[in-house]
Amino acid sequence: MADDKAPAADAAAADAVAEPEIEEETLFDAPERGSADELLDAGAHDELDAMRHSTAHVMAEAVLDLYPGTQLGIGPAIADGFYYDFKLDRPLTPADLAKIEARMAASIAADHPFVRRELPPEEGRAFFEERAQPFKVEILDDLAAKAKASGSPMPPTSIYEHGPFVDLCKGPHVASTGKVGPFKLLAVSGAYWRGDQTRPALQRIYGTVWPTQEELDAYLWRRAEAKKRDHRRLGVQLDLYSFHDVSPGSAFWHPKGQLLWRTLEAAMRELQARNGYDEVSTPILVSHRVWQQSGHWDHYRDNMFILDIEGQPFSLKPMNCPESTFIYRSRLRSYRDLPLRYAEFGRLHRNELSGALSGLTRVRQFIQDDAHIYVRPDQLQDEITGLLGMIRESYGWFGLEPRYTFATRPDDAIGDPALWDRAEAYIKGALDAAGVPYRVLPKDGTFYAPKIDIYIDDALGREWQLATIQADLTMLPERFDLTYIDEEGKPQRPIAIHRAIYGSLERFIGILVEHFAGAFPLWVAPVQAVVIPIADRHVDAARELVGVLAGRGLRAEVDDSSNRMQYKIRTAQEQKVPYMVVLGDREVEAREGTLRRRGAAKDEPQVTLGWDALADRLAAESERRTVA
RNA sequence: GCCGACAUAGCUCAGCGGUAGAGCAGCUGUUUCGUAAACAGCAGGUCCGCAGUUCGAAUCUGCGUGUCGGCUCCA
Repeated sequence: MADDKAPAADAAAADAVAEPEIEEETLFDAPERGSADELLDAGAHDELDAMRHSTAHVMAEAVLDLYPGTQLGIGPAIADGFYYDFKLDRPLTPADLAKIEARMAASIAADHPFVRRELPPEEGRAFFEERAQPFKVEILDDLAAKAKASGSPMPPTSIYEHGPFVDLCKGPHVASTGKVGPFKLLAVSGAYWRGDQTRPALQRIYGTVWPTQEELDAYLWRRAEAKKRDHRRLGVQLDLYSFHDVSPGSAFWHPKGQLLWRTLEAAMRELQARNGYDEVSTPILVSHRVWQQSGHWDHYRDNMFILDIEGQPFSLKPMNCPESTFIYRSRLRSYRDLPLRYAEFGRLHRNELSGALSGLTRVRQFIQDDAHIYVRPDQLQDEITGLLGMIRESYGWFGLEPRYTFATRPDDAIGDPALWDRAEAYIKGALDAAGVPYRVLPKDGTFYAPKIDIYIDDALGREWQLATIQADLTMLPERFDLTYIDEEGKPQRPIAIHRAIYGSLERFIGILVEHFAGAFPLWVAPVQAVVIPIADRHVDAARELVGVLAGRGLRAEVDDSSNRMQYKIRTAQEQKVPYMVVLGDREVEAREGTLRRRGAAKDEPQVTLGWDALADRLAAESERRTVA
């Protein structure tokens, strides 16, 4: 299954990165999701977070002042900023944000100190009752219930005051509103109280705040840059893919996009072949009996597309793993057969909520570079070591630096704890042997497997999870009764490794487009070189040169339009083609071409080479699979 | 799925009750040019769909579809 998770934007990314440098005072246990503790914990785990959270208070002050009667939800610090949830009578508009910003600036200029006060619990509750803040009252009631349940006394109600504004809050805060740095309100959106659809709908205002103007500007620049690089936009501009309402959540791949896809796929196939993989392909449309056996029918059915076929329920596969076992079981396996490595570029369908669909990163159908590897327990560590090597090599093709997390046995794990311990020891051994830094996420494994997740940061510093390696002890091996015959002729259970390296090809391509802003390295670029004849009389030679380049496996085109050379260069630049080869009288005469690099500076010296030398040079660079 | 916004030419957008517009791209012609936009002309639209209000709807209303920002979900 090798499931790739799309980190749900900033929130999840923040979760993943939040490893605060801790001082005893601000040390928090991760509160339970949706708990009153979590609602109180404003995410202020260091000084910057404290400032962000304080800015949320200042914003709440402004909103309360401008729109009396507003009910306050919660207002934590998040990655890059903060938000606050409000219950208001009418929807907020961008014009409102400007007004709120102005009011905030006034509060900051007034430099109100933040004052912490503690009230006895009953008084605290009455305090927020009086101020008609039912959400705050609810948080306090929850805390009281929790205290009662655990037999501990209800702690005092801590409130923070600054100027006219008071909020229920655990803190900490900066000393005064004047310590709030340069900020900007970014967006308003909807959110439910406690993330629960059945609870009141609130309006959430997002903002960002930084210690210095330079940092704020840099952040806003990154946001603007991210928008410019948006793969949905660049995909149209570079003619790679498009989306159409006849198939929401699925891309239509244009010739250049498909070329890009095939290039990535071919590289992975080549890597897999070098590492002892076999490739398989299993049906997309499968009886529900498979999913009953795997457990998906009970746990994942809502995400599956189910069809009625002659009265029998079938489904489009959301994962490849269960079907891979049919190939494993198609004959008796010996201990000598293992490891068996089955790669599958399988097309998967998952019924994502319509509101969650987005470009290539959140789709309803996609293809994973999936594999299922069946090993003996004693082979697990070496296999994982090998996988870490493959990941490092392939990410290197794109200049990406992998980072690792190791998630261990959760409380609801199935299977023999002793086996878990062994598997975890092997994974740890492999990670240590690889000499890579990694973070342990205790109890964060899937219920059937400890796992390694691999993350990268893109060119704009955004974190993405790509690869995953899961050591499945029970789901495939036991539910599908997989065995191999050992040296003594006895049946034994193999371990199944689920892994993906790119993850979903769709998502990977979306990330690459944004990472490179569409300017792919030579080996990836769908069109690697455009040959530019200066005048019509050079077109025949240009075509001939394209033939020479194609003969060396390069993807090249001629621009034989009637435009001037300048215009052709501009077009090639806009299409982010890595190389242009200019042909004029001088070059045609000598069977040469003048090489122009994408993005070349005006005064950059250019080389003129003979056709074969040119082809050699580009082919060598392309075959190296490096970023330029 | 839920909350909010949006949907006009291939693309980016203007028009917001009275005959549908621009730039780029496209096509045709002229130009044959040395490193990021030659010149001229032509063509291009179920103004997302369906209903309604109105003498008249791209424009107002309702429903549907899709997209975007979030929420939610993520074996």
